[in-house]
Amino acid sequence: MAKRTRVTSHDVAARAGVSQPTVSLVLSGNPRARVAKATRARVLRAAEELGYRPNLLARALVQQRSFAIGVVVPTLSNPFFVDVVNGLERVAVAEGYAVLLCNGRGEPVAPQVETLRGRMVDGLIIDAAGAAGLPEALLADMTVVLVEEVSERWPTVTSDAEAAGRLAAEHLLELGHRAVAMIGPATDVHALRRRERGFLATLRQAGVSVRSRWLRRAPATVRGGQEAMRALLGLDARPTAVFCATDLVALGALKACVSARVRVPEEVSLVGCDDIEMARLTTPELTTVAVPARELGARAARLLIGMLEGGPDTRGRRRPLPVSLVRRGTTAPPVASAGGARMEGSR
Amino acid sequence: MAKRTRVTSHDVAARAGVSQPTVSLVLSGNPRARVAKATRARVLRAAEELGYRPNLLARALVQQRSFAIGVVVPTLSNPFFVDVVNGLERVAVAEGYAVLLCNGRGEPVAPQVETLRGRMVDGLIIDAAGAAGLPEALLADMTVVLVEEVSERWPTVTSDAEAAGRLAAEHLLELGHRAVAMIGPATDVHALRRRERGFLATLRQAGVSVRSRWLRRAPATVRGGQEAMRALLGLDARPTAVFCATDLVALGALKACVSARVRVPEEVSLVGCDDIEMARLTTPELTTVAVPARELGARAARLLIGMLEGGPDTRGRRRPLPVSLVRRGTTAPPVASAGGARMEGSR
DNA sequence: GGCCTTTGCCAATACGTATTAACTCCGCAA
DNA sequence: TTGCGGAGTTAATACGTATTGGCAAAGGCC
Repeated sequence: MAKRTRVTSHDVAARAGVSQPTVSLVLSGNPRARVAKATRARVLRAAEELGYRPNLLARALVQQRSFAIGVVVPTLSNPFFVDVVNGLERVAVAEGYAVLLCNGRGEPVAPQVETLRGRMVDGLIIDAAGAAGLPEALLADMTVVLVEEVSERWPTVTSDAEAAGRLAAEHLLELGHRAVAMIGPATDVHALRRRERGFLATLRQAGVSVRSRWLRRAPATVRGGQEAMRALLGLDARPTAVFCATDLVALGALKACVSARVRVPEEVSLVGCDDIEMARLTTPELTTVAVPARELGARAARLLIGMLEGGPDTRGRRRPLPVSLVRRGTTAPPVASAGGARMEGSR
Repeated sequence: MAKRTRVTSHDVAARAGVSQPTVSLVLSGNPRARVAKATRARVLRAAEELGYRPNLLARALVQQRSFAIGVVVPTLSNPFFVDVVNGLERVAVAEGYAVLLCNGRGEPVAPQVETLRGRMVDGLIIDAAGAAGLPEALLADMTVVLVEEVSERWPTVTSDAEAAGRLAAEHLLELGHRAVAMIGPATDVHALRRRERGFLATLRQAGVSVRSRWLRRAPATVRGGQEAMRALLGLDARPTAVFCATDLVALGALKACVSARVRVPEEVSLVGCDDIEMARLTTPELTTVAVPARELGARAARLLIGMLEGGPDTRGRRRPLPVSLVRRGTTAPPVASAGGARMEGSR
């Protein structure tokens, strides 16, 4: 029951009959450290026998780096962010970094970021900082990479959000839609704003304008999409197509349509954005714009670790990651007859 | 550009004209510490002015506790575990603990747990340890709480998994199903095994046995459910109802039915388990057994923190959390006519 | 005014590791 | 013999905090 204290490098030293620094040299120092072969073997055996695990906190304290990176996401309830995290963790772990995941859960993350700072994370990856409401001052003299955000101050990793909006618009235009609505972001998430901008700009270039009543704002959740769509369906003049800034929102919108017995895509076409797994699980399947979430995370991790190890010059701006339209079942030409081209959108 | 070194308690001491221990006494020591009012004020002001943040690693090193708890989940791609984490984080943060989330991503978590150990987490919450393939030896002399697992050695927090299976079985029996299949877990996740046991036992008591070909095993993913269901549909003798150990599996099964143009619930009834948000987004909505994921996490956190602070006697076994059947659209009586009682299952 | 208690602060040390400088051997050349 | 250099090890120290014991000053008591 007596919680035996952890075995330290001193214990290993004692057992191997050497001093503690020698243990440190063998186990963590440069492999080119001058230590006799026999000694090294003795130390290794002693460490093995005692089950020695170095105390990473002590190591971080003296080395002034913890080999941990902090990751801040606004929520894990959106599978998109889970994918970003997955991509990012794979890289980080492979490079020998631990990931301290900080889940905003919708609340302000400032205090949690304070904690990360206090735990001496070497760097920070912040996803959708706008949503997190993070004061810049908090990040003073930290190494930071932003995901899906723009910034003069810190390097960023983004997808081509304008193109996402453009692809959605082009798809709807091509199908013949002119009465088009959008459910945009309620908060200041940069990527979502840019999706919106790309969408609206493309429509405008085609001579189609979105009536202000058809431009709604909703939190990026299922419920948000549901309520916004309900509002749209309640108008006397309904759009024939709706672009949602996020797949979750689109799924909510789809749900609202089903509840209201509005047929999708016959009466209303829906386009989402992200291409989360769930998008393929509904009936009909969701037409959406695929955003490479995992790759976004992986790139952010590579960039950050590069900065941490290679110096700050690694921040050569890479171009945004490409996105692509995925035609599925929730889009079709407007006022389609029940027969005809109805299945056109699905493969 | 020169990354100014962090401000330490020594800096604060210098500015306030006191010694470092005094700073420590004021800022972190017992509030009843004997410090003159004026001194305390000076220290607090100096700390404020310098923007002092204590180094939590150093503190952890000397206090031999880090006020961090490690959390291990097999994957974050299953929203169920995200909910558990959400519930758990809320409690932990409120109690002043940081959460170090360790995402298995399907791979063995042992090395990551090593890292958590090395970072001196005060305790560990491990969810679905069986899936994680975690050797017990790794956890020697750690304070651990298991979620959805049974163990003689460590305290556990569970839902009433047998009841979950029983409720599903009773529901299907009540509807009149006799040709019943199940898609069970492929790995050794205890809760899923118990769901299965409860399900099969209840059927057996009612004189219904599940033919071995109708008892399939699949990983707890959408794809797993999809493939298992495809296999079931390929048999010459099809069941009229299928219980899936997990909602994700059920969603995959539903997807497989839709793809195969098998109508749900008319031709096949489906029951899931977990009640994740997604279960309400499909058409028809998924009938399932609700498991209080968030509460599961919250309880685990409370139990662990109680053990950390109050001593090991707090582990008085609480009864498993209750589960409840949620009737929705994927269940109906077998061989139902297109009209009649078809919608009975939905509210 | 001496003695004891209380108050307020600090010197010293510990936590477990990494790193630097120094120290010991030992052989070898001058 | 002295001096020198390199190989192998260790003593000393630092990282930033918390904690213990003690020291000086202030106050209470007779």
